Amino acid sequence: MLAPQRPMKARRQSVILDVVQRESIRSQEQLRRRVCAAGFDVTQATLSRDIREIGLVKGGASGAYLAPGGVAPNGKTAESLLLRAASEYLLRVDRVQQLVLLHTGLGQAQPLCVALDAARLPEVVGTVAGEDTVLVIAPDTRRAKMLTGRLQTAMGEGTGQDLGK
Amino acid sequence: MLAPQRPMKARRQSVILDVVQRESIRSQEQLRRRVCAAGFDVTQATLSRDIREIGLVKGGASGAYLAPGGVAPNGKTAESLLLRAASEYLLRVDRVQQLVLLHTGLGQAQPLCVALDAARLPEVVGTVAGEDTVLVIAPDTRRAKMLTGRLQTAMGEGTGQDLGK
DNA sequence: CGAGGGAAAGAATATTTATACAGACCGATG
DNA sequence: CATCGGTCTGTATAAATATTCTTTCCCTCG
Repeated sequence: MLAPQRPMKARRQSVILDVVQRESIRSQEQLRRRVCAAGFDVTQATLSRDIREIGLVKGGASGAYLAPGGVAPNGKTAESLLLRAASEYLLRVDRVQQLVLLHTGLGQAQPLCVALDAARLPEVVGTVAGEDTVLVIAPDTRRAKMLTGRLQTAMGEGTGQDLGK
Repeated sequence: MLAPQRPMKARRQSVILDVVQRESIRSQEQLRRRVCAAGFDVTQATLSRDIREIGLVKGGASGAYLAPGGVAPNGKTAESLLLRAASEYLLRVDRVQQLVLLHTGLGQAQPLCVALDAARLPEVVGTVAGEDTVLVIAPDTRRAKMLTGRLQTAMGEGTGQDLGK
C-alpha cells in the first residue's frame, strides 16, 4: 500500500460507476485500465470486490456491466443534454433507409430517447426506445443521414455502419 | 444428441428463467443441475449461451442471476407472459427483411406489444403498436427470423406454459 | 506506548464463464 | 439423392471473475 486510503475507496467506486455508465465495459481488466487512467492504481481483485459492493450487474445481451437502477443526469438545456447523453450513452449508430438505430448499453436507450425527444430536432419524426436501442424515424433518407452524422460526431468517433438495405 | 430438438431451446430457456426466479442461482453449474433435473440434459456451454440470449444478468449484492427489469412477485416472468400473450392475441406473423409484423385482433396489438417489450428479447430493437398490428424492428434479418420462429411456436402452443412445474 | 481489532488491498489461485471448433441434424434446392 | 446453408450443441480450452491468504495501516483501549 502506497497511496493514502481515506476516502479512496469511495472515490474509486464512484469512478467505476461513472466509467461503467459512460461506456460499455465487458471485463474487469478493461475496467481496470480505465480506472487506472483515472489515477487509481488498482488490481482486478479489488475491482471484483468494488463491483459487488456497488451492486453492478453484468450480462444482458451486451455482456457489459450495468448500474442496476439506471441513471438520471441533471437537467441542462435540451440540446446540450442531448449531446451529453449521446456522448455518454451512444455506442453505435446505424442507418437503414430513413430509419436510424442508436445503440446504447443495456437500459440506457430510455434516457437517450428522452433527451432526443426533448431536443425536437427537425430530423426526428418519432422515436421508439428498446432496451439497448432507440429507433429513430426520420422524414427521409437525406435527413436520416444528417442525423446519423450529427450523432456520430457527438459520440466522438463514428463506428457505425450505413447499410442501405 | 439423441433427443429431438424442435422447440427444445425455447422450452429450456423458459425453464431457465423459471429456475432463476425461483431460487438464488449463483453459477451455471448450479443452474445446470436444476435444468437437468427438469429433464433437459444440457451442458454449461449451452447455458452460457442461453443466458446471454435470454438477457439474464449476474451480479448485484447477491451475486445471483437475475431477470432484468425486476421480478414479478407472483412468479410469472415477462417471458411466460409474452408466451401467454402470444398464444392469446397473435394471429399471424410476417417478416420483411429485419421487420416483423404481428397481426392480432382489433385492439389487441397494444397488450401484445407491452408483453413483447417487457420480455426484452435480444431480437427486438423496438416496437410500434397500431390497432391490430405490431411492428417489430429486429437488429437484422437473422434475428428477425429467430423471432418469427419463436413467436409462431408460441402462437401454436395454446397454453404457453411449460412442463416441469 | 503496545497490543488487538478491523478495514483495505495485492498476489496467487480456485472457480466460473465464454468461446473456438467440430459434429449432428434438418430443410431447401438442383 | 447429394449438397449446401443454417442452427444447435458438446468438448475442450481460453478468458474472466471470485476468493483465500497475507500484509499493511490506522484506530481505540488499557
